Amino acid sequence: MSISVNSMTISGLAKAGSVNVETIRYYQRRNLLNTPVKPVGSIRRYSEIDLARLKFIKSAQQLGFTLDEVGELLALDDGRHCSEASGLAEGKIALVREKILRLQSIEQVLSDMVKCCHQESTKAKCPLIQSLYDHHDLKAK
Amino acid sequence: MSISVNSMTISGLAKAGSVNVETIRYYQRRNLLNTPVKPVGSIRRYSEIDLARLKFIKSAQQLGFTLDEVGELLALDDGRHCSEASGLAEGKIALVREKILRLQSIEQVLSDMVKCCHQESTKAKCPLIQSLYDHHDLKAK
DNA sequence: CTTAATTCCGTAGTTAGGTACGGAGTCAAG
DNA sequence: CTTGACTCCGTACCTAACTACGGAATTAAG
Repeated sequence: MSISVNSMTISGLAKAGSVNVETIRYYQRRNLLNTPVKPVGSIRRYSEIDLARLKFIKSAQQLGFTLDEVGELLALDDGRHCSEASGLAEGKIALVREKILRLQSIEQVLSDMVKCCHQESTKAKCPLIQSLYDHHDLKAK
Repeated sequence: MSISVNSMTISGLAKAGSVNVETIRYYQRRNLLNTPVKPVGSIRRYSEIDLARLKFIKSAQQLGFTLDEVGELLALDDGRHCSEASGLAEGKIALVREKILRLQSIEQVLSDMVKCCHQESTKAKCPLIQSLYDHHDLKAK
């Protein structure tokens, strides 16, 4: 019942993950994606699993994880070692929560600015700087 | 009642903002920080306002804004243009909210992993890959 | 069977965001 | 007024994450 059809070529995978072919090779070099065996005198084929992994890499990375960190996240999946894995994961979770808080702070600053802009006549002139004074103490790690 | 004491040297500012001196110069080159006038035959001095700006840059940047974007954010503060400013800000807010959602998704994935790890015997082996299948569709922009 | 498009692979170049360096000028402690 | 630390400035170098390049092998279309 194994459903890994290994249907895509590298450029198919690239298209499916909206990255370019060279990026996939780059990830392979960095051991973030595995390089499927190459049938002698033929071409490598990629599966949905590769695609899922690729998408995860891009997601995690767009959220501010470095590729090294993404590597660690992916390593959490290597079979057993659940306890070490969950330790690592807990660390990442804390990190993620911190990022969320910091983003929420920024969101606050920005919407205050907008609100302030819309109420025409404030004494100060839509004071971003003022917001900064009030808010930049968001634990500037 | 202007309280800009302009007390710090560049290294004072650097220390206060926990960046190194070269970074400040770099931001000045990129017009993210202004370069105060240099009294002839003397040395530039920096104020609390410069420090606030510096801290804002670092905060915004740690949250995934590029320095170019930080520049835009800071430009929102140039006097009047409140309507253009708030337009831009709204865009950033949407962006920030999206990031928050994506981070919350990741947080979910990670805590599921941990939970899964702690309940000893699941049929699958702490399946990160499975979570990926379920969650990577977090609007992979 | 030819030919255009892909793959493969190694190596080189690029961009963002710094960091380091060298030499001349300036400040501040003794 | 000397000496050590800091400033100023331009230019060079660095790391992360790609992106491009070139040439040989493979595949797909006609």
